[in-house]
Amino acid sequence: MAVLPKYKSQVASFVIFAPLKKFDMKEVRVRFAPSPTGPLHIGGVRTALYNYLFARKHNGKFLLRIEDTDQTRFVPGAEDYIIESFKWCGIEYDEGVGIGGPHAPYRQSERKDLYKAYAEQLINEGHAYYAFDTPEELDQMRERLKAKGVATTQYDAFTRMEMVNSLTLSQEETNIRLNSGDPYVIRILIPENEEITINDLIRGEVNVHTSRLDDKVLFKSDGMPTYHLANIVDDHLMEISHVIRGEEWLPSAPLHVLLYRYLGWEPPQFAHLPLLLKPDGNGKLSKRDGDRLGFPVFPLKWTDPQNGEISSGYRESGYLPDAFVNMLALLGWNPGTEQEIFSLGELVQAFSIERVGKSGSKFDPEKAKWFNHHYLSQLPDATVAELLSDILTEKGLAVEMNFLTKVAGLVKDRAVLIPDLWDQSHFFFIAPETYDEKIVQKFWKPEIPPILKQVSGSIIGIDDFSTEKIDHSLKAFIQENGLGMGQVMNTLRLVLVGGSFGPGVAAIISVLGKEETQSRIERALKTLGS
RNA sequence: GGUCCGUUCGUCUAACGGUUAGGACGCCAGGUUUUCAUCCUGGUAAUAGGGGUUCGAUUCCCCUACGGACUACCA
Repeated sequence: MAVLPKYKSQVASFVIFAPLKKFDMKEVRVRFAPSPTGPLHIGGVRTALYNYLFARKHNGKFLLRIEDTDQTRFVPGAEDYIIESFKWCGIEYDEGVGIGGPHAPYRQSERKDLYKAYAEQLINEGHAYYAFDTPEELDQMRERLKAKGVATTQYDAFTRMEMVNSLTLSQEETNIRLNSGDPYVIRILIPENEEITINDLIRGEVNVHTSRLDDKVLFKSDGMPTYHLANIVDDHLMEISHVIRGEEWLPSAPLHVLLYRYLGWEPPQFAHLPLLLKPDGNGKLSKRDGDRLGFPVFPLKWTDPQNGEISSGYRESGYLPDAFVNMLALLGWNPGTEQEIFSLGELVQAFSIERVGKSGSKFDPEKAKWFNHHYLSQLPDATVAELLSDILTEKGLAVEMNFLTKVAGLVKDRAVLIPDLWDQSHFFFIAPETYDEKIVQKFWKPEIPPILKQVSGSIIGIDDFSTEKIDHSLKAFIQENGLGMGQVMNTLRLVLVGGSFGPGVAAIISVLGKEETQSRIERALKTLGS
């Protein structure tokens, strides 16, 4: 902090220090706090991404905390899945599960012992109470209210005095129940007749009247806190400055504000992100939509440990992580410029929470493909060759990198997803054994075999076996002999690749080499007749 | 049902009272090309409806409609 020179007046010091105040603010610390109940879907990845971008943009910290307070919903592998998804996307976190940090542990089940004291503090200060109602009794209460035509069947000011809790029981009775080991929960005591205001970074001011809130359970009978308590306690202890989370949390935000107040803590800033919607129709994007519409909903492939059900992932489908992240970032946020290709670093620079939209975004699989095609075609040939090499290895083929790099340069523009690379290039590695029937019908005329033999002969004479030289030579040959361009080129293509696809004929010949080209011509003459 | 949030081309979105309502994806057409793609050029297409406020509303306010989220001892 700069020392204020003595000669500056009071007024001047105010002017100078007012803007500096911003730098004085506490460090930006955000968290992504998933519950390990299954694979993280792309909506979750986007929430994590926005948290990450926000943290980096403000030189803050991004933490990963696992909210596993519901033991019944724990799914093995889910936590690793989240970490691996982050790695694939390039989202790095500074503290959290797997890497530790100053506020470890970062798994709520391992922090179990610390929550109860806060719940008890709330009780002691009259902001919470013990409740002994059984699930059956709760159901009955709701049924009773419904029968009476009451709209909100909640455990609230309207009903709490009819239930079994430390508000309706005497101190003695309560103690007896507590001491005898009766199961109980701890509920917040929502105040009556008060307007709670949340200042949301995305939505502005949101007001909710406490009469609409219910006495949510903070501490469960199994000894674990609920999300509501645990998230407030941990966010405070971990010094979280901004809570950036999905819109589905907006309705419970007033409750959280109340908890901060009762615990005597300063609440963080809130930002509730709009949801990702299904591409067709309406509603939140779900796992089923992917199966139904044929696109991945998850970053990585996931096999359900319970029933073995497989969900496809972007990685396995052949998307590049950069393309995936770029596409996701623009779904609900925009930079205010017309730029739409962003590296992760550029996203960090450009990101601002104010430019996140308010309304839900329908996910568009076509746009995702467009991004991937763009990224793939921008990749250096050598990098594409590596991708190709992995595919070949899987297929039991080994091809030298030099050759692969040439092939990569020719086919990368033609592929949308990584597997397309193979579809566009297989003939470079395996000579065609069959020929497209339609193309044969169309071009394999009696005059063709002698022409091909001549072409084969003329190729021998080319010294510099470059695409340009081959192209010239071929064109010259066609002209000299008064042949049709399409006639010769298409047949040659048929012979070399087995059909009507692929890069330019001259380029293919150049990469294939003299011998292979001639051998393929001979082979076709044998198969299709000379 | 109740509470809260939202609503610009088919989709993602820009325009923070004055624009021929802009861009991108998709789609269509044309061009390049030996095939198929790519690529290039052009085109199609939107302020949910109704009231206000204002000289002027996509923009501010209200109502309606529609959509969504939430409404567990789940997160």
